[in-house]
Amino acid sequence: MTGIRSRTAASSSDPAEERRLGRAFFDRPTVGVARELLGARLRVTAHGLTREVRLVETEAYLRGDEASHAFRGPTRRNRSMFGPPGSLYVYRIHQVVCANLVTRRGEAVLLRAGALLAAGDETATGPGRLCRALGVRIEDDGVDVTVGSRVAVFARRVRPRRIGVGARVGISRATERPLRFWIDGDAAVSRPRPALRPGR
DNA sequence: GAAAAGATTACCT
DNA sequence: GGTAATCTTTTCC
Repeated sequence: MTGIRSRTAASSSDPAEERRLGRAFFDRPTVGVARELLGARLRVTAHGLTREVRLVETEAYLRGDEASHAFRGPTRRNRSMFGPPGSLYVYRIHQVVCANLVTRRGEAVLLRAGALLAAGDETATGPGRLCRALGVRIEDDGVDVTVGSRVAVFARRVRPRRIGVGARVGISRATERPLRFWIDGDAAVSRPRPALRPGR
């Protein structure tokens, strides 16, 4: 189709190795999903344009987690977090939007950074920039990524050698929990904020 | 209805 | 290192 699409297909999307992640992948404990999404590919098609990233940084938000938007139960904004596993939860913060993948009811994985596959491996660092780079919009809130062609997630082909673990970014409660994960040593992860310091 | 806060980012010193 | 921008949702009175 488009030039970008064919470059993507030629360089990184061997159809023989595409394995789309389905409901069962997301219907598991959230920390495991957050870790296994590292290296997975997220593909978004909007306005006839397809963009794709390899995820390199994620965060888990759990039940009973004071930092989670779902902590006080469903509201208009967070209702997608209570949808089926594999739902997209997109919320607006200041002037940007951020995207999560819902796991089990009321839990989700925030997508913090990814390497853009069709743009010379440029990195989209930060959840707002990641969504902007992919073309994710607030209207994508609630989209089921396990069906349809708008948004799809594909399993990683190789397990990351080392996964960094640290505190989540930008929260004011439950700030110490080691629920942020990144591919340690990956070229796309330049310096993803310090890991949780032992004993502090 | 009013006020505060925010899972961010860009720009400042 | 710190803070302003900027606006929707949530919370409180």
